[in-house]
Amino acid sequence: MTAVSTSYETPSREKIEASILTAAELVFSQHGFRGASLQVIADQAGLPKANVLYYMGSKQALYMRLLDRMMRRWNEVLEDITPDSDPSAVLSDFIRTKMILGQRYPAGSKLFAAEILAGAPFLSDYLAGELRDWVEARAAIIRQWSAQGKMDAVDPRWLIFLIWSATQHYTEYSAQVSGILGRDALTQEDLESISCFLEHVILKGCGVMQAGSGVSLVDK
Amino acid sequence: MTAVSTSYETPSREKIEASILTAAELVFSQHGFRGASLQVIADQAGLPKANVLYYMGSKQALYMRLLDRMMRRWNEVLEDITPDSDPSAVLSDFIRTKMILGQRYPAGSKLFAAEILAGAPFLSDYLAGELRDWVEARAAIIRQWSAQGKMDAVDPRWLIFLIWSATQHYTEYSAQVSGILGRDALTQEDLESISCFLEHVILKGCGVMQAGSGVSLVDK
DNA sequence: GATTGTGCTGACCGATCGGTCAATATGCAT
DNA sequence: ATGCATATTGACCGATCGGTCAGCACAATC
Repeated sequence: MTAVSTSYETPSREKIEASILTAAELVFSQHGFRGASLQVIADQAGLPKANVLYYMGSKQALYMRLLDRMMRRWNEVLEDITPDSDPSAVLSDFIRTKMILGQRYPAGSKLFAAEILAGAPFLSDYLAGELRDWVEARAAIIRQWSAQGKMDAVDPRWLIFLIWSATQHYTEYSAQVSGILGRDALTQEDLESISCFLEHVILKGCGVMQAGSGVSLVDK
Repeated sequence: MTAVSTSYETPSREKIEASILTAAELVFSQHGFRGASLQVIADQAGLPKANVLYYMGSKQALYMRLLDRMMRRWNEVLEDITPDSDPSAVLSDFIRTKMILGQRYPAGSKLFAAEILAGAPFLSDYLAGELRDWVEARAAIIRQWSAQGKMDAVDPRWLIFLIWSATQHYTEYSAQVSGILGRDALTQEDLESISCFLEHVILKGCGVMQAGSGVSLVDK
């Protein structure tokens, strides 16, 4: 019923591509570009190997497509930041958003990490170009915050790296974290506890003035 | 002259093994266990592939030997910690020692990271055993510090993870850091600047009382 | 019903994988 | 010189690698 012209049995092209991308993201994230094999990816996706190549062209094209997708996912973060923004709110949001992104895309995050570990052979241009500009722009704003006395005069690049590393750790080192905590995975309570901890330490550690407390107590 | 019984041309067994381990550590650190090939390792070491297998037995034995060596290097850290220790000194030392270890053994650190990324297939026992005990013992002491009012009541496990991630970042993500900073490698000044930043943010963020200031000003 | 275009895949290619082994070279005590 | 242990390595093995391709299935068009 409700049969339109598209066939019922055959999944659409989008669905097949999505299943390949999901499978490939998992395998690449565990073994890196060289360590992953198309046969394993195809098995994971439940397709013949030749079919994977039919849709994706080559191993490298598949890999680069995954990298590109992951980088676009991250581009949503920390876009609306100005010298007039409240550092407390921005940094809190930055920390929590990064934690959520890591939980939402664990395989993609690990894929990115493996690429960097290998020396970023496919991403060196992006790192030295787009991402560098992104960091420099945010760093300039953070420096203005410091100059305005809104926070300590810390090096903003180290601060950005700190938030990146501290949040990504729980995604990329999930095997280590799980082993040490003695659980299979982090619970929702763990994630909330970690987010609060990072917020507390980083904001307090950078001397960030809490809006609505301390210096300016305008009102509610 | 000064010719003892050992031959001059032929390197000793130790030197050959060391050159294999160094080469293997580099290749494994970039491509992980599956992505690394014995041929590439042998080329890197300047030896025939069969010779590598003669000395190391198998790819897996070589890999596990490197993992074991790296874990023993880390065991030197944070050994002398008691409830009576000064949190400020201990945490500072922890941060700086970790930064130095990462710089001293970049390949080994990345090798470890790749193993964790792959899901720690060779290290799950170690993580859930030795390392977990190590963390729990330190966590218990840090909790006592909090109870004594020496620092904020933060979750000590999250604090340990924070220091791990923040310091390891500059080793394992060196490709990203270099790309963003626009340098080939971190300078000595960078490392000192980063260490001071992390010390500042983490100690202040955890409310650690500086010995010799604030509450107790006994003397020098 | 013949033609055409797209989706699909088993079979295959040369290269490379980890690992074995026989043959040779070398060092040293006798 | 002889014998023995150790060191070395080219050649080779079956398996797997990324990738190609011919051919089949099938729905739409004429």
